[in-house]
Amino acid sequence: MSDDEHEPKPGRDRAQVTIIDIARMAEVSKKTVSRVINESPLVREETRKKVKQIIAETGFTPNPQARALAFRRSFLIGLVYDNPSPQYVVNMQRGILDTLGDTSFQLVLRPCDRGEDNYRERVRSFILQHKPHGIILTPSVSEDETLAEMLREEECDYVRIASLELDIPSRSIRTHDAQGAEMAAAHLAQLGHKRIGHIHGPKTFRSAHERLSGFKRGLEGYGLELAPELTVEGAYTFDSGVTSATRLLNRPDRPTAIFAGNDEMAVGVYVAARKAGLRIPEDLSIVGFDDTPISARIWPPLTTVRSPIREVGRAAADLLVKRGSGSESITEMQSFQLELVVRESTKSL
Amino acid sequence: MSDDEHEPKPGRDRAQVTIIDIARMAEVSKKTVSRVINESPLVREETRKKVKQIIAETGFTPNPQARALAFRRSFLIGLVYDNPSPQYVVNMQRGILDTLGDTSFQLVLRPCDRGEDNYRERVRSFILQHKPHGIILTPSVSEDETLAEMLREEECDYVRIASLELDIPSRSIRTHDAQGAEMAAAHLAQLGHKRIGHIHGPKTFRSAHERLSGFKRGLEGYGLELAPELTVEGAYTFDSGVTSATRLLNRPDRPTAIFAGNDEMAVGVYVAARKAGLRIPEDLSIVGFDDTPISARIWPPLTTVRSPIREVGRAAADLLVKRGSGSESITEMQSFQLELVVRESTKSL
DNA sequence: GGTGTTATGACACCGGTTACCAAATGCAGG
DNA sequence: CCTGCATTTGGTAACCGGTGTCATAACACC
Repeated sequence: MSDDEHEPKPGRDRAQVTIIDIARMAEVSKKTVSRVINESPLVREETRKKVKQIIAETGFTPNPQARALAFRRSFLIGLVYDNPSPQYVVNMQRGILDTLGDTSFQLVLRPCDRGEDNYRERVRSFILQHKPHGIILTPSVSEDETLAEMLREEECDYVRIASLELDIPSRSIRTHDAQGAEMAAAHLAQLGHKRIGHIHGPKTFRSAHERLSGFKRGLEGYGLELAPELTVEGAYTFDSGVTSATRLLNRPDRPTAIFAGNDEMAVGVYVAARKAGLRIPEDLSIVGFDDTPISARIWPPLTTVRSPIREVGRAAADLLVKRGSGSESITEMQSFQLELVVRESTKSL
Repeated sequence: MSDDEHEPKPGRDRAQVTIIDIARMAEVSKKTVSRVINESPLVREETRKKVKQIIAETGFTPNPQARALAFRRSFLIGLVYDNPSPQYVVNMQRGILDTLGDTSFQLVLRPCDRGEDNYRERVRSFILQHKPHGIILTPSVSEDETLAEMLREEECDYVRIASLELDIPSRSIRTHDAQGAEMAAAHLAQLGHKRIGHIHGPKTFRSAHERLSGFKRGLEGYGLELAPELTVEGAYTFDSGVTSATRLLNRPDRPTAIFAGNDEMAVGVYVAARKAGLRIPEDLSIVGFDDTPISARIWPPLTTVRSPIREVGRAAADLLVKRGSGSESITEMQSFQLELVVRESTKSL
């Protein structure tokens, strides 16, 4: 081993470029390269430029595993969700991936079932094992304060996605669900509907509360009230939509319009209406919530409230990736407006 | 620094249990513990038991980052997809996660667009950076032999999900698309339909070919033939379904049944039929493919071919996780049957 | 007792990071 | 102009928590 030159090992070992190679090429120490990578201010401008150029030339990217080990924190972003709607999940993923893009962060999925009570432990073991850079909590899971506290305890950064009116003390992305429901109410009231039914989501979902109260407020703005007997609880699922709507439509004083807490249930209302021999929208107007793809594909196309899920995902990931530049204790909050998409499932009386 | 004993740092540093602690407790070397963890046969049964017990008692889990660094391979499983159907993606994810479950493997998403030609480079850079344990390729991407070759070059383990008739030389999970289409044909033929239309997917998708040829074969089994003028190409999207179906239904000799290459397009056929004033299934029978959730939610519920996507995902992940037990060169193949789900969109003439 | 297995441990290493220290530089005061 | 002190900068070693290689101890067999 007299010659010091690095012998290009035959085949196989595609010389992984390391920080040491970069250091040698830039004629500095590996420590300096490390400083450049981590944007430390303790590097002379000239040196920094030189190193950056070599990095660009070689296409070097620091090994995430090694950094993760040294930092005691990986470059994974966990998405924790317990959401009955696959469409929601996909859009959220898309949004997050939009932001993560070509950064070295990776999105990992942590679906869970709030039903089983050890779900928090499973999230914890994920954190303990993988030390993710941060975690995104989607609605329903995001309302679990116990979980949030656990995350703080484990010193895991997180962003919560929740509806605007929920009073949570940490960084979050909000959607103004109540306002969306209010718009739905106004729309139906303006069309002249008086007897209006509402199928809301399960009481354990914060969004269900907000959509309900927003809707009620909206009606009141037009001097209408939401009759208790026309307000039923669904499960945010298609089947529950069918069942609940059937109940409403079988009443002698059946409503002329129904606002469903999400599209999934709204589609169930379609089926119940068909079975009851009612035409949409002539005999029954229907409004949904979420603007999932199905709402545009069904006949007639569904009037619904659009939630900018993808944008929300983008913003949430952004908060995590940019973390560290500001102080940890800041409880940032960013909120998104909803939008009423009027299609053909609603009609004036 | 005279005292050698590890001072339990005050608070904060929740003593991470390491392999060294385990070694000390079991009175063996860390290497032996490592052997136990990796199920090396070179450990005496007695020793193994002792170590395993200590591991169980302490709830120790080896640090994935450190292992990744030492192994030069991480515990990430990449899912590479370019699929127009979100439903497909979600089901696939579910299946994979079913298998990954509580193993220390994580699923990371690599959506891509085969359209842009640097998509292979983006996959490569993912591999180079993160050295995933393995990669799962879903249909369409899985047909890209160039990509597969690149993966082999980079020595990245992978499993391809593809239709049965595709001739690929590597490990794969197959779905018998042609057979599914054959069943759809048989079903329509048995109902007495003679003039049957088919909207197939884009020619760049292997599945489109197979579904087409299977369907043709199925009809021939009943002495029928697929009229070329009733065979049109769609894009596997809802809109293309509407357009293509409209074209078919405007013909003077319009078909009495249409087989769409996927559910997304089948739903488009519904809309075209409605606009043409046709009743389903009285005036037009419709069969789809994939059994996505929408097929059961639309009215009338769609007869379709069920593809066990979730099971496929499970199996694919299984192959990757279990890798290493067998020889690398084995080209395993596992195939799944499809199933015809008869609902209410088809009726005898 | 020599030989061949099998089980175990010492030690270097994976590719980064931090801690600590030495050297270089800048600047004010004598 | 030189000295002393604060401020940058870069080098070295140790470490993050595991794994590979290889030598050696323990043990069976002939």
